[in-house]
Amino acid sequence: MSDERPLNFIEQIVEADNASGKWGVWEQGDAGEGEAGRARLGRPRVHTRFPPEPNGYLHIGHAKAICLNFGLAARHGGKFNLRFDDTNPSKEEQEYVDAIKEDVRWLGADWEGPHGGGMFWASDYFERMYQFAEELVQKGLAYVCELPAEEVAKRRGSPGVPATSPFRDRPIEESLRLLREMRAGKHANGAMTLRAKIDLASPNFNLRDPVMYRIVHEPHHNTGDAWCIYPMYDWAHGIEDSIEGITHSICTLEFENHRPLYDWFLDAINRDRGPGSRWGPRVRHPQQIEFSKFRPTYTVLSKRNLLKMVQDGVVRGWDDPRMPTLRGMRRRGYTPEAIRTLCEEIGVTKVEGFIEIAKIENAIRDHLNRVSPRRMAVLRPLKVTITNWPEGKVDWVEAVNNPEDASAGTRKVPFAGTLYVERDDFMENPPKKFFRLSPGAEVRLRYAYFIRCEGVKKDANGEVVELLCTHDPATRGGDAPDGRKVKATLHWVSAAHAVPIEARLFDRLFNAEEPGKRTGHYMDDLNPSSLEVVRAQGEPSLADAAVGDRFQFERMGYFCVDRDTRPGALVVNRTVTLKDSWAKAAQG
RNA sequence: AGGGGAUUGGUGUAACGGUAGCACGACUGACUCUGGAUCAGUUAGUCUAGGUUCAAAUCCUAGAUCCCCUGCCA
Repeated sequence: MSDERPLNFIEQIVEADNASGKWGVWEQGDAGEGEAGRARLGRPRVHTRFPPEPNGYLHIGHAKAICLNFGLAARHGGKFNLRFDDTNPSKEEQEYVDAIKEDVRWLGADWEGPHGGGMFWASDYFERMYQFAEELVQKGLAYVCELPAEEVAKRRGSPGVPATSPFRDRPIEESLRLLREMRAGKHANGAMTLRAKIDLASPNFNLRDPVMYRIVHEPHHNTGDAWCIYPMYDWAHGIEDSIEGITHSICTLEFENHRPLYDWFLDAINRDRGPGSRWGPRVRHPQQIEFSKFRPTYTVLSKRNLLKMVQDGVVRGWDDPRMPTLRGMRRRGYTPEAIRTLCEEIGVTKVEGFIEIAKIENAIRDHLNRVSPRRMAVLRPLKVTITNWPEGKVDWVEAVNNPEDASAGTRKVPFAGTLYVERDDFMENPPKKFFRLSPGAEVRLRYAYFIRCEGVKKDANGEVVELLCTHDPATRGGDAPDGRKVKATLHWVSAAHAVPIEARLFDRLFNAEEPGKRTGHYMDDLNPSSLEVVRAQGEPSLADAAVGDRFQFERMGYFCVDRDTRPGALVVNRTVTLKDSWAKAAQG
């Protein structure tokens, strides 16, 4: 565990709460079953949740929230809930529910495991929310307003100018009757709303008598046609947290202005509640805490923008490996471990900044370097003929599977008279410090032989199409008995044994750190060449690679076998390149 | 104009009145059968101006800049 890491401000709050006993301790019946439940008994309660609205796919920004909430529960022996905030039937779909569950589980936030509190729906609480609403009406804290939406907007007021509603002081009985009629379906969409009676003059517009219920005659993916009024976020969310016993209700910065509302609603419910009260006992009042979102450079994250990219065909779908969605990143080859580490490393604060792509790439490289089996594959093949190689001879040389992990073992790779090497590894007129192949130069072919370039063949256009090289038989295995050194080691593939591979090479989707910053239109910053597909050639062991397998193609980067793979037609995605100090030097 | 937040190297993040540290990046060098990895090192920071204090990133005052807020979205 990373106990060395300093606590972020939310962890500090949790620690302080645990020390003060603010949320009590886990008790029998609350702690849960099994070993985890017994371990929880008597410990301070820490109960978090991830509350997505099922109206889109999860992206890297959500990963931060998931890791934060789940991590908090896990580290303190508490619980983590997955809760679908399905309060708006006109935007939400079952399709997203399944996708979200899959992604959350993939990330490792198991709501059913030892730290899981379970899976819930906001719609599970619709009846209770409604009862609370009637209670608020009866307490004189809410009223039915018959202003049409446009009229409410007009009467919203401005800083310094209060809002107005002619229905604010209507009799309680009238509001109650109308609320019941609303529920019974006697009124059309938009005819009226239930509003909280808070403060029409508040400088915080969220407090200017916010809508609690609106009429929506539309079937709900969970409750069907049981309801035609649906609760607004601010009214619903605190109740959901309260019912589930959430202790720390963590959300992003834009909800900071809503916190007074979160508190007001729970306080309103609790007004006059307590022992002997006609309303019943007090309800729990969790603490809302806000943190800043994960904002990577060179991408967009909003649902609307991502959706448009899918619809416009800019990408090939929600799981396009260039997408910042969790399914996109998964298809690209990102590991949940790397994403979790990344979320740990970027920290949790209220500062709105950018996370550099380099930081994200570092996380995945670091993990993949440790676990990925190495293979040789030539992305842009250039034919090499070993002129002094015995006709028909095949030499199987031994290659290390992972220099970072001795237990990964070795494998045999065939070497023969016709090979492919990387086109970029040859230059006819090399600049200084180019250590690779050029006329007269000697290099090592990894795990095999030293070869020397003795000549080139060109096509009609003058382009080099083949290298004629000699090998030194004494260097088999890659070392020269006479002690002479070479400055470069190249990857290679035997042409006769090569497995054809479609390799998809990705670049960032946008050319600007903050897409749309300059022109206001993020599509203006689209990178036209974010995808390059090449016909690569791989070593024969790649023939039985399965979808999802990850490899490091030596010197080229980390690759993941794509689901488009068919028998005999391997397709791989480049997750990320290796760091390449030569490419940098050659550029600059 | 009103309300709510934020401000520490290029980026992210610590330091909670007492040595401004860590990570990513960049740059050197060493090593290397991946120009990868690894190792060693360098670079560079407290938004501004006052004040309190033996001592201020931290406390006080004033200002600057940026973000959020006038959906029957979440």
